[in-house]
Amino acid sequence: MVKNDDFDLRDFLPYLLTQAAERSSLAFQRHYKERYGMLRTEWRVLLHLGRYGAMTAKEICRRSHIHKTKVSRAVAALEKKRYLSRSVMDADRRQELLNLTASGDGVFRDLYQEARRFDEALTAPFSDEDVAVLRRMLARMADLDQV
Amino acid sequence: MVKNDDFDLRDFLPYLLTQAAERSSLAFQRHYKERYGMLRTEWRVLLHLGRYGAMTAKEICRRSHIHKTKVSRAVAALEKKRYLSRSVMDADRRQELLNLTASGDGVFRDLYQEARRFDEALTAPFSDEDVAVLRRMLARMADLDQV
DNA sequence: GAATATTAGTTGGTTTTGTAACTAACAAGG
DNA sequence: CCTTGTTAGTTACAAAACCAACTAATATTC
Repeated sequence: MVKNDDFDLRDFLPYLLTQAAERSSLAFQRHYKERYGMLRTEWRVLLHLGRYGAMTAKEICRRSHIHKTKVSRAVAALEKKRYLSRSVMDADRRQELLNLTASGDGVFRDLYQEARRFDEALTAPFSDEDVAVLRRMLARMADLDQV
Repeated sequence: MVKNDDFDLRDFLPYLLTQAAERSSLAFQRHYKERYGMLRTEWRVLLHLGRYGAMTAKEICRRSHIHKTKVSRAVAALEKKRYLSRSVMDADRRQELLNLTASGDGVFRDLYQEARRFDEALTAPFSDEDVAVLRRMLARMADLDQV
């Protein structure tokens, strides 16, 4: 077995990323799960609509990289909770424009504030420069620059 | 809706972390999935055993933060593939020491090399200093220092 | 040392995800 | 127009994850 080696498992980036992502996502989940009974995908869809305005499911998929079946189910769940409404688009009746309701927007505002606080708490132990480096690298690895 | 705001969704750390983690994990999965038909948890368990030597399922849980039911099923699958063997411990017959077989160790060595290459490719676009900052911050956020 | 509590690991049932096939609407070529 | 192909979104079924209850062994307490 390879044991006396300089490359430790704990340095493996996919491993580190997964651990950090799971830990932070799990910690944040109490806000949308406990308070609003939402699933993670629902929260992410709500966040996109609240932050960037009405759009189609397709557009949410493109921006978030969430698969269309997951988005479809999240939209159905959010509709059932009356957090969003759909309106078929005239130009192309296959597409539906998704809009947050007043209630959905209220939830978004609450969670958005929580998200800001959460992010601040997460980055508090580090210097501004280091946090900037982190965000830049993560964005590049996530290939989000394209959006 | 809050739109003219300086806090962009794409800067939200749990979001960035999840995207980067999913993307890198998905990219690496072809190595263990296509070549050995393994699931991610199986790969992670194999990696722990190969890198740090024989240990109990409990110990794997503690180090990896994977839930015991997932570890239990991964161990069963790895045993079925004859990549590991179990031996009940004398001191406490509830515990089983998990050992990679020669075959399992071969798979580990192959994947471990791939992991090193993969990590190098991931970090190639960045400076050594930035990569060091990234790893340090991720380790801290993942709370892996404790292991 | 018998009763109770705790721990390592497994199993069963439910929820969630992933994959592929599907419907309905549009587009292009003839 | 009318086949053929493509696209937005949904649904059905299978795979995997989650949670709670379980078994068997050990520890504790009286």
